[in-house]
Amino acid sequence: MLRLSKLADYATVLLVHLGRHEGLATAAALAVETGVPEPTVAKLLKGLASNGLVLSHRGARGGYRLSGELEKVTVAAVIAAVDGPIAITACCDGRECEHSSLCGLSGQWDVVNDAILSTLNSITLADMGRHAERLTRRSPASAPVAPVGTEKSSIADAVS
Amino acid sequence: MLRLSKLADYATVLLVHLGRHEGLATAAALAVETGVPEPTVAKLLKGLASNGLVLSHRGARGGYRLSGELEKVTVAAVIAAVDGPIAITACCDGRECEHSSLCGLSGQWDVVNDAILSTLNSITLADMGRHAERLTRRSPASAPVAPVGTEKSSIADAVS
DNA sequence: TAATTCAAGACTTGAGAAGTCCTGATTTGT
DNA sequence: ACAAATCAGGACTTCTCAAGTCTTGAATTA
Ligand code: SF4
Ligand code: SF4
Repeated sequence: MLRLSKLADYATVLLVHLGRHEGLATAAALAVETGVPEPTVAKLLKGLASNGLVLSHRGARGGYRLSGELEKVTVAAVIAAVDGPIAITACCDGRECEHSSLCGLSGQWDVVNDAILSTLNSITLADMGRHAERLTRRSPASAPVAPVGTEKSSIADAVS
Repeated sequence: MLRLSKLADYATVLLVHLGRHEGLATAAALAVETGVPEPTVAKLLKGLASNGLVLSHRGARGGYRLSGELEKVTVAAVIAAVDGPIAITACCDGRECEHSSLCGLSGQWDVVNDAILSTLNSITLADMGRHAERLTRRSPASAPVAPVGTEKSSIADAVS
């Protein structure tokens, strides 16, 4: 269904909020602040910490903080950290699928996958945090987020 | 995990194969040809038929055929036909999420979603069928997918 | 030493995808 | 008319994996 996992979504939310904190923020505090259930927040932050996206500090007055700048972290990185490599099909990224011999499309999805990856790599957490503002600037790769509007309608009638 | 459903993947495979047939092709024949289990093929084709992507003909010597040209059908249309509207998060496409009040990113994913949508709209089934050939041509039947020129280079270095 | 907070991983739950099957309608050919 | 082929529609079962919870232990602070 081409849906992002909730966990990856929450992770993005958490990181953006983390970026707005001064010093350290505890998992419990972030849970309250974002509305995401606390055990889930804890789980996510642990994972992000071991992936290096956030730094943790234990003990009283401990907590988490971003390891880098919001501007330097791409959405693709967050998703990859939470859910593993981005691969929309079983045959992407060099993996094998039981049908790869017959289906004839084995390598083609990689192109689509790469295109999506490139899009996700062009959007940073800072972009995500910017409210109501259009993302139409520079960055790791000039974002191809231009004239959207006609697509909407084409999908609209494609969906019965 | 940002994964495409197998059903949508199979549908794409089936449609590309259908496009290579002369007249009608039965569900059973396509099943053999593609390696996808027959009941699944039948289910998928029925769905695609009711969405208008393929035309069906009943009775002896019946079967399915494409309703249009491979060049005119985008990957986005296929996915939408099988899995419903493309929305990577719960808050895309105007829907509501229980956390939308606190999370602060409610509208932002729409931008990402639209970017992905635009990418999927720029790739046709004909492109998927072309082996080993790069998709580096014009925009699709409809979508005005802005500067496709910049993506290309960004893809190169985005692919880890 | 006591309180706080993260680390690590096992565990349970649940939703939804994936796949199967049945009954009926339609078309073709004999 | 009859039988065979083939799709239509939907109910149904199965299974995977995301999602969420919990428990124990280690580090840090005061
Ligand atoms: S495109 Fe073919 S090989 Fe790739 S996942 Fe789909 S069926 Fe498997
Ligand atoms: S971004 Fe916020 S509102 Fe949208 S799905 Fe995620 S949590 Fe819900």
